[in-house]
Amino acid sequence: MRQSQLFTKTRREAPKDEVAKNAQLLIRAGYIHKEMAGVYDLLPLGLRTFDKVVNIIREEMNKIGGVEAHLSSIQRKELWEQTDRWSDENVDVWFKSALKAGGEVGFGWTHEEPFTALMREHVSSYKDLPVYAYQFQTKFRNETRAKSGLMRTREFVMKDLYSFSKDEAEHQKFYDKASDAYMRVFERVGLGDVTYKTFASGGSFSKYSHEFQTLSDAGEDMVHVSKEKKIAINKEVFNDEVLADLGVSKDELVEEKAIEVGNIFSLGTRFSDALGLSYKDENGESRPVIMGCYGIGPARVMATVAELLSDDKGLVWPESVAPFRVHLIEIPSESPDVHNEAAELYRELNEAGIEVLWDDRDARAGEKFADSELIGIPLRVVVSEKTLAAGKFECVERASGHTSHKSISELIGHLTA
RNA sequence: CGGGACGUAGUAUAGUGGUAGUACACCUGCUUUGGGAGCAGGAUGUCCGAGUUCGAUUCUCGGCGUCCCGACCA
Repeated sequence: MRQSQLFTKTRREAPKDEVAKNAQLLIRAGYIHKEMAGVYDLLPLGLRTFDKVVNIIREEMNKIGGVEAHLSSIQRKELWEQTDRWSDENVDVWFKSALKAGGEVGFGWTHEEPFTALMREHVSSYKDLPVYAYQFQTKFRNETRAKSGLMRTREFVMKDLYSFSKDEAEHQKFYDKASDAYMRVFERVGLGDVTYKTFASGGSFSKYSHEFQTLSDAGEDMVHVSKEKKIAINKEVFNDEVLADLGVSKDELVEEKAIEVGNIFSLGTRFSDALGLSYKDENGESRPVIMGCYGIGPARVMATVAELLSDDKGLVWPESVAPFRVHLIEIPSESPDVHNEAAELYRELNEAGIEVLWDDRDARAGEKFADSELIGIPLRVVVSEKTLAAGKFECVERASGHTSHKSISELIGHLTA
């Protein structure tokens, strides 16, 4: 993409109403725009990074047998009354609205009910199970206090997967696979080293649920973590019983703040009982389906990467989620050769399937470099009179600052290796 | 939802009961061209409503909005 066509502008200063580093950087670099408290737009750069996170999650969900669907946001009141999750006393995050035709609807803040109800039409035999269905879908939550930039918002996309299994053993097998898939997601987006599978409260159908907590001072949660054993315990369930279950002692754990980037939960028959989702086993006996749910918010993941992998100059994206792989910087020159050379390099990189943001704007070098560092694309390639004379482009890695000089073929070889 | 802070231009900030200032961004021109460059000129603003007052951006009340702490977060 040509940067002259990118309608977003960078800013030197963060808006004063954003304190969270993730929002400050993402707004300054033109990735997101704030509509109101807890409601953000994704701008072109932000959408590209968001989509990369989404695709990584999608690939990992597909690998473990996930099948993607997309359910509606508008929810029937009657369905949620069956699980006792319609009233504002029980669920305080509902956005609700009256239908002009009569009746009332809610805007989905999660999707256990509709997914479970849907499966009643498609699951009737043990032969139909297991089912692992997921979606990337917008959730609406009427939070009393949105905060921390993209960390807690009122509208956000969530990948929510629901597992439908015949029995506990089958459920547990998938639950563990999903857990592994989650860790792979966080590794791929660059958070693997600081993200811990964390024991958290389980609810009525299992002793524990698991959160994936990324250690960060920007986090809302407190966890007790063993970096050596690569496990953590949420403060809310930190007690002797948990310590005994996990075989760890208090001495090996340190308390740290963390961002919850994912959560997996065994639901047992809570929803299948309430909504009547059952199947016939081999003997013709009716049995309730065992369920689990598995959530990740891609925008929160994006914000967490921004929060952790940035420096005083701006964002530093890992290649896996960067909006582009190469930021091609053309230093304006009176000679048309520089522009022509940049255009040629842009063409060849695109042809090689490499995503390039070409800064073809009529701006000074200093401004372009500063913008480039703020935007955080992994590799900066400079075309100028200097590089033209040298016959090689200047290549600077955003993360390390490592500089090298490469010809077109060397550069493409390096990027496609 | 409880507590606190705040609301001045696109952004960040001064300031005042009597003509609202600066920086960046923006527009025009010239200069400049490897680290947010310079000069000259220009356009743009007091969240909304009521009250006090000769006069309110400033004071008072109400509303709306934003942030922070807490509560909440299957």
